[in-house]
Amino acid sequence: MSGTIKVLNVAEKPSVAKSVSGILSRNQGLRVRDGRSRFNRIFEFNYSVRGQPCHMLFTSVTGHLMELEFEDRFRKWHSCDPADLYHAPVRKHVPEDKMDIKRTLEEEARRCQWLVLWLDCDREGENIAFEVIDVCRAVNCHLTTRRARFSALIEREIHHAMQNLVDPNQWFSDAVDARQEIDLRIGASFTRFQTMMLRDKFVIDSATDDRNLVLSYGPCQFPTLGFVVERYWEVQSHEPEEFWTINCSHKLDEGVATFNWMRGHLFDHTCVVIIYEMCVQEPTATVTAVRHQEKRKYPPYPLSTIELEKRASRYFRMSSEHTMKVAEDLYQAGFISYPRTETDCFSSRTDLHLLFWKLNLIGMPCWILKAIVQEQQEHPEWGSYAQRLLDPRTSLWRNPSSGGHDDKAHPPIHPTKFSTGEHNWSQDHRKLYDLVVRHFLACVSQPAVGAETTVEIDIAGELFSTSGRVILERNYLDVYRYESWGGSMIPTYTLGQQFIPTSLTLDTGVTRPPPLLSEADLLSCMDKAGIGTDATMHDHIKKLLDRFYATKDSNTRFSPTKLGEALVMGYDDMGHELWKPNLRSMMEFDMKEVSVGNKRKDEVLATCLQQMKACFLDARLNKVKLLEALAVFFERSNQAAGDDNHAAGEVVRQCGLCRESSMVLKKNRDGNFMVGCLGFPQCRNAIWLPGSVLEAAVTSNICGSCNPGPVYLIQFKFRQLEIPPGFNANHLGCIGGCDDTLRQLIEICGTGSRMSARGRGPTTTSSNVQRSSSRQGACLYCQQTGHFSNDCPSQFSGSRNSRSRTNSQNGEPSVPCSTCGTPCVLRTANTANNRGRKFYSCPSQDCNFFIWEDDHNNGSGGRSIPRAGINGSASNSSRGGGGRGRFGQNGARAADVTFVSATGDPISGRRCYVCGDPSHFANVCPNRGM
DNA sequence: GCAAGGTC
Repeated sequence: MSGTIKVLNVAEKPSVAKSVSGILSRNQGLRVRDGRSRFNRIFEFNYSVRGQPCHMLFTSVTGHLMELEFEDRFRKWHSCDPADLYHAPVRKHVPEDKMDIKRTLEEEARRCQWLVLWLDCDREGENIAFEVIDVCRAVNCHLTTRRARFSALIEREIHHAMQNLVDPNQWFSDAVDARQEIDLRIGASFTRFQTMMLRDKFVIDSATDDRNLVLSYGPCQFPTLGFVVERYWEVQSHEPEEFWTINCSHKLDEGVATFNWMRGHLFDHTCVVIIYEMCVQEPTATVTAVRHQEKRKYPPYPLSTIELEKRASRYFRMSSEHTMKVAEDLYQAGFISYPRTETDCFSSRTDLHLLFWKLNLIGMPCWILKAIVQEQQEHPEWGSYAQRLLDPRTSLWRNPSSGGHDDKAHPPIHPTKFSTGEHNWSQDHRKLYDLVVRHFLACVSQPAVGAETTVEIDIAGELFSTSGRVILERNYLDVYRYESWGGSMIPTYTLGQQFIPTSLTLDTGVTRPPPLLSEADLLSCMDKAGIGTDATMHDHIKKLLDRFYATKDSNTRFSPTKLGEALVMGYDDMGHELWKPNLRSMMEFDMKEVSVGNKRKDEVLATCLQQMKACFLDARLNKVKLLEALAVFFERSNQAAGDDNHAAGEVVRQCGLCRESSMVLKKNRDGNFMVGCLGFPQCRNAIWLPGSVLEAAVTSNICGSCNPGPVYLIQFKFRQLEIPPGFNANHLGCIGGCDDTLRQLIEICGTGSRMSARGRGPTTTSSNVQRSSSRQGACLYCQQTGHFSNDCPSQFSGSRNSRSRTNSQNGEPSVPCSTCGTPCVLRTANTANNRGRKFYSCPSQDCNFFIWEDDHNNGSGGRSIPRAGINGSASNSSRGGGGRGRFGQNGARAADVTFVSATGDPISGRRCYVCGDPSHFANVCPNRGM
């Protein structure tokens, strides 16, 4: 074998390896042996490339060989802040179930000189090609790597590809790399964020075990959900509107003609009544036009995957996911062609492709198509139709028309083997095989022909029309029983003929909402917007059902679940279009630019991820919108408060102690805020914030002085009466050590958790030791060392939690709150103007009574400082929710909407979260303020 | 436990 080159050939799937080996070897000297994977066998034969004798080894992968994933330390959900996932290192690796294929490639690559890649000629195929290259080059760096380009499994094309090998296309592969990385980072970050934030806070009753519930986000699944929700909202917001119309009928011996008013219908009752009365007063009808036309109803285009799914859903109510599973079975058993195809035309190439299936048939394309028809002649149901098709005297044959799509890889779905039904077929296998065969026979048939007559009449100046149809030739309708074309007879009329109508009625009706989306509608929406591929659309639909985001009724129509609607509502209230298809469309546009070399992968990745991270951070900053939306539909969980401590918070900075995890802002069981390390319990670094903090949210502002950065500033809102006068209730603070105001408040007011008796003593102590190292001096009150100001023996009270103890310990007379009567707490101010001055404040959360001790002693009445009420805070948080057209295009607003289901039943559990009124949502609540 | 894309 000296001078013979050993060539390792790799195809994307086993069937292609087998087909190409058969073509190249001409089935001469073709041997086959098993590899390590039982699906991916190895074919061996000799071949000559431009005079160079080659020993060919031909094997395959099964789609992608590798997966993209985060490095180990980012893979656990609590290992990092989800925002870190936008820059966490990722790696491609071969998953365990593909290791046997990898080993086969390695073993064969070691003893070869060339590697020829026969992956599908699309972007994914090119990416898989590079995965194969990576694996093979790792064990044999001397491999010469070439790419075979082919678009059909036909002899001429395959030989041409082998004799004209090219280089793999890096741009195509780069586009897929970018898509994979973006999908992973966006999907994982949003999924972790919304799952960890929402799952335990609400009783999500749709799931049987909400502990395992995953609230996933994906750039394909969410727009798919968006389509469902948007249509649902349209249905919900529809306001039935009454309209009126005039109908006319004319009964003769030969039949009845029903004439429709050519104005259709009007919404102005008075106007219609006036016109109607005119007609009644002068009811003589004059025929003003009689038109005869020949109409054709054309057969469908050749069958693509999406059409197969849509038609199986429409005709058999089969889910797209189940359809693809059954189609895969039929394909594997050889009864139908490859079921994942975008092609809906039998172009010359795909005709030649069919030639491969029908070896030895040479001639015009229609002969090849006819060979398939020929095979069906013996079928008991459509055999006679197939015979008629092939009989030139019937003129039933017609070359199929083109739907205009060609993926250059696979022909339209068509039958490849005759069957009257196999013993192991289910009813669904039979139905789907029938559909594929009947569809194919219909495609190559003449259209149905009908004679249509239209008659127009004039009554008192108003025009009416009617039409009738007689089917002259059924043609393809004879075999394609799924479609019908109604025929209706009308009497004969002549131009100028006059008659008195049998009836002239003024009728009324109401407008109806659009129907909920059917599975076929949903597939159309996805196809139009470019969501998913023909091979994955059904997966995205199934995912909506699996995640409890949507349900499908017996009529295959989709409604969002409360969970699905709440999630979309939450993001919509934020003003984000994360649930709309635009994001995916923009990504696809960028991928296209990478694949043609107009943009670089790194450039697109950087831009896209930067934008998505900003979007993520903004969404997290506005997470209250999601919480509010969930609260519309679900009860708060009992665990909600308790588990807040464990929920992932917003990142403030990298932990300076363990240097591995992030420090995040959290709210504890007792309602107090702290900044803790995500590495807990391994790392116990924590900063306890003042107990007087009412609200705290991490902002995107970064402290300019604290290191190591970035340290994100926190927007605090303090309870006004729990901080000394002179301090502002709103404070943008830094926990990095530079913020004197915050430091003083911590020391004056104390921290909630330190004082709470929850047995966290050792932990709290150690973490406060951590914290104490960063601050200067000692007690701010008495300037003594050995204690902090909140424990200062020279003042009576320090923290909110020690108020009652301090009072009772010191036997302070309790002053009743003049507003609510609750005994007040005596506290000490520590501001520049009032240092040491004592004041009473009401401990009640709902009361703001405040009085200086000396004013009280002087008989002053004190004052009550207004605090934002429930309505006030709700109005702030829900502002901006309305007016974005959520409730359809006709301007209907939620305030006008009565919430009823599609069946007319009132929907329970849905109410305005501002005032509780079930008749509207909060975005249009009259009580929410501006 | 997260995505979407191949394919068995």
